Amino acid sequence: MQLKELSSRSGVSGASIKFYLREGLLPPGSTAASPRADYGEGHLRRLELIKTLRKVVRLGLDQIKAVTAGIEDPGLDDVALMGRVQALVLDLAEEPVPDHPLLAGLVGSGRWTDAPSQARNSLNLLLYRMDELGVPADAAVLAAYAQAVDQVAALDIGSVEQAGSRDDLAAAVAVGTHLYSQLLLKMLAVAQASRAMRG
Amino acid sequence: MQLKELSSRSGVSGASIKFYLREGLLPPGSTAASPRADYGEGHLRRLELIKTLRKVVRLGLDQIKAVTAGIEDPGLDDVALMGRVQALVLDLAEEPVPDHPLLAGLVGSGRWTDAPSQARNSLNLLLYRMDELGVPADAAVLAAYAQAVDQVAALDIGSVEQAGSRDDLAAAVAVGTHLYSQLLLKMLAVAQASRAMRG
DNA sequence: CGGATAGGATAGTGTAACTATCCCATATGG
DNA sequence: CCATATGGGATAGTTACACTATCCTATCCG
Repeated sequence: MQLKELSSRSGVSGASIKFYLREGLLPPGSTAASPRADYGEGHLRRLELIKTLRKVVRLGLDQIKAVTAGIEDPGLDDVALMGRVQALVLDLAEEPVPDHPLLAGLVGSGRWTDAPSQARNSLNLLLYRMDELGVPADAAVLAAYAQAVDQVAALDIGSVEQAGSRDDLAAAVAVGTHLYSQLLLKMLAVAQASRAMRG
Repeated sequence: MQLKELSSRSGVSGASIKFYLREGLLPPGSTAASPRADYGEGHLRRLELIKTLRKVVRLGLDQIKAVTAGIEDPGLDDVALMGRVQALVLDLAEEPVPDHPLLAGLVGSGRWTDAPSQARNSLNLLLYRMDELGVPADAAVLAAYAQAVDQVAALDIGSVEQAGSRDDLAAAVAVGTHLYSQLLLKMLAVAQASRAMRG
């Protein structure tokens, strides 16, 4: 398939496809047969992925590039890829952050594993940030949050049933992570509004 | 105080202050005494509010304008102002949305009040959106989320102890809403990562 | 063989949020 | 009382992001 057909089938303009090629989000088509590139189903899936990450998950092109780079990295297995996608969607921190006293308390109580993770780095960063902003997190609130999120985590939504490709896998994880985060926040807003109106 | 001093005291450039004046985020200074405007502590507080909403809460100028308009609207009492600020931070929907079957179920069970709210509109919008995207929310997950957020809502973090001004009130609500939302999400990520690593 | 692409290079568009320049009236210090 | 700095308005320029459009030449296909 050539550019025009890829464009009409994907709903992405030819100019944008060229742009994504330049940016390295979309791999070049095969030029084996002739100097005119030949695109396949993989390119179509990639464009769908890009559209989803842009419009649904609202990632920037840099973050999308990190996703597609992961998809194309054979040294990254599917589980690691899913971790990277989740980290990008949730804006988790790469670099290690020493534990905040409040988190140290939660971990010390045996609730969570002591292993470092990007999620933990980000939570520590946030707790320090709250201190700096003069809105330190309340220990009681933190304990309640911990209990609540443990219940939620026990459900293990993350079961993405077999995706056909790494592009689809990445899309499913990104969309699921994003939407269920939103769901939690909106439900909390409803619960709080409900309480406020009752009492 | 004149522009130069307002600028140095607030850390906002003179050009930006002029820009905020043009955009109507910052009220004009008094020109009663002389044609050179005189700014006061209120202008300083307003600039702090704008800085906080931009850098911490990451609102756009349009949303900030909605906040400042609310602050200056005498027909809006403090409670209504707090609601508006929260709605802007959480990106809640103004227009009514008919209940989604899943939410109707939760409300029907007596968990939450039946009264409409912006939070409820947004949740309904999200549930419909998830259906459209082919990722319908799972009833069991929703029930678990409901229980979790009810625990959290019971804490009632929203107690902003007396703010000195409506600007400070808006800033406190915006920052609190934003940071505690982030806290919930990051803690969920930690809980999930912890589970994943254990088993 | 000729009109329609492909692909590369380059430049333009629109939005958001500033930032810088000009200008002139005025205010203030010497 | 006058010169210079400053305020405020208007206007234009800048940066970042994500495209979008135009040119050009080589080439493919009917």
